[in-house]
Amino acid sequence: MKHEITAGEKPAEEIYFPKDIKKTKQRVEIFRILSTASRPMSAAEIYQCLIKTMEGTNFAISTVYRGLAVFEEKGYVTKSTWMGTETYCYEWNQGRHRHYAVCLKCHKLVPLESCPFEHAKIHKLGDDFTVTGHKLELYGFCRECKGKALDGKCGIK
Amino acid sequence: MKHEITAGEKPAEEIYFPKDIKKTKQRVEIFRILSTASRPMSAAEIYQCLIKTMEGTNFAISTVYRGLAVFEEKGYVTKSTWMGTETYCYEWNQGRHRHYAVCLKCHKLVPLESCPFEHAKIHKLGDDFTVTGHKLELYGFCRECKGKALDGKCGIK
DNA sequence: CCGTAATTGCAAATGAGTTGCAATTGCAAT
DNA sequence: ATTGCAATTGCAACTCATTTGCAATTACGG
Repeated sequence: MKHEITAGEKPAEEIYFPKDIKKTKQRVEIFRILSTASRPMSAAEIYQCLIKTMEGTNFAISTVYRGLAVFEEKGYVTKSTWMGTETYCYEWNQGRHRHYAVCLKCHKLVPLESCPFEHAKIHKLGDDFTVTGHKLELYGFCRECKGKALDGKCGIK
Repeated sequence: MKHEITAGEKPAEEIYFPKDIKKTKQRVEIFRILSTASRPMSAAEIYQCLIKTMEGTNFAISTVYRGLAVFEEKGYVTKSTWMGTETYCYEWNQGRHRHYAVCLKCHKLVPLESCPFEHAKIHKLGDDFTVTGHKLELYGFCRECKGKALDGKCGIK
């Protein structure tokens, strides 16, 4: 299922449309947009891209939601929210999970290079809870917003 | 502002209505409910408590939202969402921040005893981002829901 | 007790996300 | 290639949490 690997090189791992999901042109577009996106996107953002790409074709936002739900159910997409926003964002799972720092002013997401829990043992909570995953979110201000952090609304005080 | 401390004892730290917020009977009730709650509550849950306590008085859910917004603005309340729910929950800030494990089935929140980052140094992100805080969320299944985890919808796969 | 600004209740609006349904499409079997 | 049928789609109407406009009420300093 992986691309052929040329010795000594580190090819971008190519991502194919999942074989266990029925292919439709709408889903293929959603897949294309999300799997090549460099950051999590909201359904509305994906829809906007879709409209541009598919000019002439009709497209419903509900199709986007339904498609994303299918991808999520099968584990190809992760859906989450971040501090300071009210809408869900969707991210194509590239093998390992990711964490972000989210700017409280402009809501930009800065990916963390590694997961601080990769080798930690917070997964022990006694018998009371079986941990299957975690979500970590740093927040603060990105370089551009720092300094003007006190102007206007920041989503948090 | 703190309660008198009797030697050798560990008194429950008493919480008073913030002096920098205008007192109204509605806000006092919201304060009372939230500051004595053992877990984050949604606006609707707070509203339900309010209705019970204040039988006879009229009460609007919008007042709850507005009150919570005031408390949050001044830093007395933290508002967040957890995986698998769509509504915000509000928590009275008792000095230090808290993290939770959230059950993907029943949505129960189990508080973590300590913050794994208390002494860690993930707060360094180079010059690109100034971290002011973080949010950690473990997810999985609580004791009661484990075992029946595969029945019905779990909010995640 | 009065005056005024802040707060409230109410009802209507918002906005993300969902759903029912009839029309369309994908695709496997012919 | 054509057919048949279940899955998917577009659409419009809906849900539900949260917000907002506004007139009436309340808190609180003078």
